[in-house]
Amino acid sequence: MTEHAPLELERFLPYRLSILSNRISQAIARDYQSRFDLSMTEWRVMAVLARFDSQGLSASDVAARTEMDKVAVSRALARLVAARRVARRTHNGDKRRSVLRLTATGWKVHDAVAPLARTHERELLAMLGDDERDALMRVLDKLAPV
Amino acid sequence: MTEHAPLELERFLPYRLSILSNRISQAIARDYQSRFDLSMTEWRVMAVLARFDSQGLSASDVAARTEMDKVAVSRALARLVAARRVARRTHNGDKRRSVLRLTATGWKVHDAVAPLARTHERELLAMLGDDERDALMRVLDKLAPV
DNA sequence: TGCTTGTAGTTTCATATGAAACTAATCTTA
DNA sequence: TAAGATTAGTTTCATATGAAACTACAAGCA
Repeated sequence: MTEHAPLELERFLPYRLSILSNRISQAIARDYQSRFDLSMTEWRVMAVLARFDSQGLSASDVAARTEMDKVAVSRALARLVAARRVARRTHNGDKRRSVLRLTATGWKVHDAVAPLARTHERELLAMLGDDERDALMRVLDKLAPV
Repeated sequence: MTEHAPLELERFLPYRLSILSNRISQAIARDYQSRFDLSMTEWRVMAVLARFDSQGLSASDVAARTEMDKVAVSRALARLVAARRVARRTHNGDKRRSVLRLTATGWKVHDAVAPLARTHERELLAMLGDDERDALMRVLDKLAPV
């Protein structure tokens, strides 16, 4: 008789991680989308621009910081600029580079979304014990260091 | 002075989980793709068909077991059937339902891919300590119960 | 029976995504 | 300093995805 040793998908780590991550991301994305007409990628761009505001980031700085590819960043920025949430200027002395800042409107959105994001995270972490939370953070540090 | 409290994306749990999951899935997907012309969704369908082989699953059984939506399953099956990796018959007594089985070819692919999948998982887990591994599994059980 | 409602699966359509080609500007070096 | 190589960013093209419409069949019920 032949032995096929099928995989138990529901215990397979990569599968479970992808289920978990998709559930969380989609729940959050739906929320941002419906409340602010803001996609996950747009929010990530805004979060980075907010955090490094003083530095006048370029699109490729944003791509590096968000781990998104430059096409995704370019498209997110196109929408954010059209919505006047981000101002795009040209770099002094390097006309290829853009210099990106949140506008006042952009900051308003940011200041509404950021607490919402924190709440989502808190709700997740509340389901875990302290020890599990710590272990999870260590796991993330080891498997996907920043 | 205004306080904007920007989010530190690189410490934000949903973001980190999505980075980790995408990295792992993409690495594995690239591997299956290049070696077997098999997408991640196709592999998941095959894994479920292998596991519940005796039960003559239908497409919606597969959708339920894989947590994929029925459109994705339908398309994966179309490709798998075209490649003669899966045989599709019609259910006796309910002509809407399909009855799906791996073909001999399908089993060959399965038997090559399954150990590969296990290896990927082992390599991941090898980066963690026993305690971290246990905690990770508990976290997954709590946050994304099967 | 025949009508309504429900279910399995596929197709359509609109959007998302990424690789590669492209444009424009800058840098390198002979 | 002019040609070739690099870099920033956009566009194109091919594929992936999901919601909703659609087709075919089945079940419930008058």
